[in-house]
Amino acid sequence: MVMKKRNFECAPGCSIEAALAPIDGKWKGVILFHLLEKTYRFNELQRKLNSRVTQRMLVKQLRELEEAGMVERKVYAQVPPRVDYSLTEEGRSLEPVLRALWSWGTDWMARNPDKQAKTAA
Amino acid sequence: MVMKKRNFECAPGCSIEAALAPIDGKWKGVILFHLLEKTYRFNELQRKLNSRVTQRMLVKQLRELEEAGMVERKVYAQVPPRVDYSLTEEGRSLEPVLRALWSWGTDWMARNPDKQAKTAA
DNA sequence: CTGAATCCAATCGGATACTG
DNA sequence: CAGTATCCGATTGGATTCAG
Repeated sequence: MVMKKRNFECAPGCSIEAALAPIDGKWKGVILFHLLEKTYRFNELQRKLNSRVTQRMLVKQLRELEEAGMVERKVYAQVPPRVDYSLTEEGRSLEPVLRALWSWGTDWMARNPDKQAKTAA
Repeated sequence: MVMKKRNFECAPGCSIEAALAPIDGKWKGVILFHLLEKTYRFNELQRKLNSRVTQRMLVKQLRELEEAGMVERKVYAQVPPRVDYSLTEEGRSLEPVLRALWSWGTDWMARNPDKQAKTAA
């Protein structure tokens, strides 16, 4: 996605856009999905994403999710630092959406085993 | 969303990304949702989107959806031209996802009547 | 370990004008 | 009606380096 700031602006009545907003961005959907399972630290998340995401992007996406109220960021005053990311209640409310996405994606991948080799090699 | 070409490339096992691909783009989700209801002509769709989308973008999104196999484009040899857009079976399989999105978006808008004024004025 | 800062190419997406 | 063509600012997202 990609828009001026899609901070949930939305034409009156356009629920789809509102729902798309928080999961828009290259990694947000996946991040939210993983957080559904448990709280993660920064680089646990990065590993979960198969390290295909750069720090810069992961930080950015997490910040946006935080700002949107979907994710909570808890910083521990330690050295070395530790930051936990977890879903807020709001974020957790996305569960049905994320499950629907996961389900469709799983089926789709089963139907199209060819179109996703790229990273498999 | 927004990526090099996210042609459904996806890390092995990442269903979420696969599912996000077809609905990524500023208007795709909404377009698909509308097509769920019925077949639409080009500018019927544009009106459905409250004319907030430019021709250029609508064309582009539709082309991508077509290429992804989600939407079928039927051209009638007429003057003036007529082009019908409808969901393919593949596209229709997204229905549960779209409904989940719609549902969440509707709830969200009810919870946050403030954050969506922008276009309402 | 969890970032922030900088640089940069590519893409996105709007505005506008034109066409069969 | 359903596009195409062009221009252009804004955003995306990767790579790399630095820091507390």
